[in-house]
Amino acid sequence: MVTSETSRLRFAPSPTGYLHVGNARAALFNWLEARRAGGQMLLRVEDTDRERSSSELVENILASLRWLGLDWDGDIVFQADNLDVHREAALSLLGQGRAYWCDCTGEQVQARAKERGGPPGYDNHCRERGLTQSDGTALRFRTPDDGVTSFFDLVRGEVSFENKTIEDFVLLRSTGLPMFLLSNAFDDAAMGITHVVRGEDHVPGTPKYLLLRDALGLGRPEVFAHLPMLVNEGRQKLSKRKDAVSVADFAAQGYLPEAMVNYLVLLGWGPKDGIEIRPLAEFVELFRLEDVTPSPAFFDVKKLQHINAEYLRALPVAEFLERARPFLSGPEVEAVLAPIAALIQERVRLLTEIEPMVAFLLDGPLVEDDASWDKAMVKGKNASEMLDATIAGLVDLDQWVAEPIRAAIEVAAISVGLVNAEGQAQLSKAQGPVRVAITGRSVGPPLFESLEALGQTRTLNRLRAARARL
RNA sequence: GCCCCCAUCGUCUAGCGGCCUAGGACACCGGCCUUUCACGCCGGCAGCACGGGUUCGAAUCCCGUUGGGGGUGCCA
Repeated sequence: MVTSETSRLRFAPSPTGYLHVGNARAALFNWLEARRAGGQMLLRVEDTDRERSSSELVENILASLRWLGLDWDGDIVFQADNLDVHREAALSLLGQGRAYWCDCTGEQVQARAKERGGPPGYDNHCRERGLTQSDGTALRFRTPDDGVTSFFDLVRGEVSFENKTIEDFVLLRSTGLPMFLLSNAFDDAAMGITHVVRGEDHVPGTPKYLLLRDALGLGRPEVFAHLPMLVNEGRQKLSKRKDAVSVADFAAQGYLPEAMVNYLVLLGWGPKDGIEIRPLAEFVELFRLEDVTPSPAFFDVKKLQHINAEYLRALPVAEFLERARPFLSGPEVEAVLAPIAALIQERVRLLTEIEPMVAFLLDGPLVEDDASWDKAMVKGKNASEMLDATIAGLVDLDQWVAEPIRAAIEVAAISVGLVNAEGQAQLSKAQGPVRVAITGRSVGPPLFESLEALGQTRTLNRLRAARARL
């Protein structure tokens, strides 16, 4: 057994699915505590379910962890490598009378439970039958008939279970392969894990874990911390099947890893000073497992988006472009984005929103938004006059930069009567038809800078095309 | 059914017996700024599930009720 004076934590994902935000949060809380305490953050892949595990999923999980910036110490432990050791440990229990062979099938167990009308679950049917190993026999752990198993949980305090309510669970499947609880409990001990930090769904399994470790003479971890579940709108545990929660998907949607991590820290915990958006290093300083709240938290994409937008805006422009690049369809998009990147940066929440916002600067069919056209060109006042005046004002403009363009449009607005009581141009109204003619939409980056970026020829072409359509 | 857990604004949280007339953030609603949008600024709406205790004093401690969740696999 590994012994250590420093704390040792682990994230132990099962590669039976991609890494979802709930897993990521568990990994993060382990990581925060390990880094805060100067302990070890270990990674163990729980691949004892050969049927459902796959190397692609292992890769997905590792890639997501790397993307999040959650590093780990030492080599990754693959549980499948230790299966023989786990099996031997389980078999050693046989001699002590702490385990026995059982030949009941799942159907039989269920049928008997239904028949007696009692609670579902195993009824200790084979406990005293003295079966020997044969085809179809599974090894079950004999749980005590009395007494209490309890443990201290940093999040929930003292939690205890009456042993008589704990069923005789399976240690080895009839195929001889170890079950989760066996491998999990054994490897935690083997790796010298001091802090078991995982989801609340593991609470009911904890007494079994403890009973098993006691029987195996493996000692107990110092503390447990069962984190509150992450739930959906229906307040149900997040499900990979029903909820869109893959970390890789969030990455693909244009979320920044630092924003995702920052948001995740806030689920089930909060800094006392109320400052929610801050560098990871500060969270490492402030985070305490004992301050984690015990109640479930709703994963709110709206807030995630807000935090992402904050991080996006805080980026130096050069880095913003750097981060945007993988989300642009080609170098030509980057070329048109670069000059107005600062203007785009404060208008997007996701990296995937960038390209649609600069698409009007590219050649090709303009995306026409009917509602925008209707609003500016049909319902808006003086649209055709405004377009005519704008064309007239811009056609001979010598300096094609924002300020002279603004001045010309201002003159055009005044000429068609779009003025306020003081006779000043009402640019907010005047820019409507021009914007829609140029970009096809009623919202977008600042107009004059957009025209400058588009160039005189293309601006005039689009204005004339729109005018012709009226 | 049985076991376990949970309960502060719509949401995430601060609060750990007096500092609470319950604070912040997101969302939402007004307003300001303004070339649209966005940003920013100002303001608003909105919460201690309920009932009993304990205490001079309870969002904070205890009990119960109600409500919600998790587990109950030869999945992890």
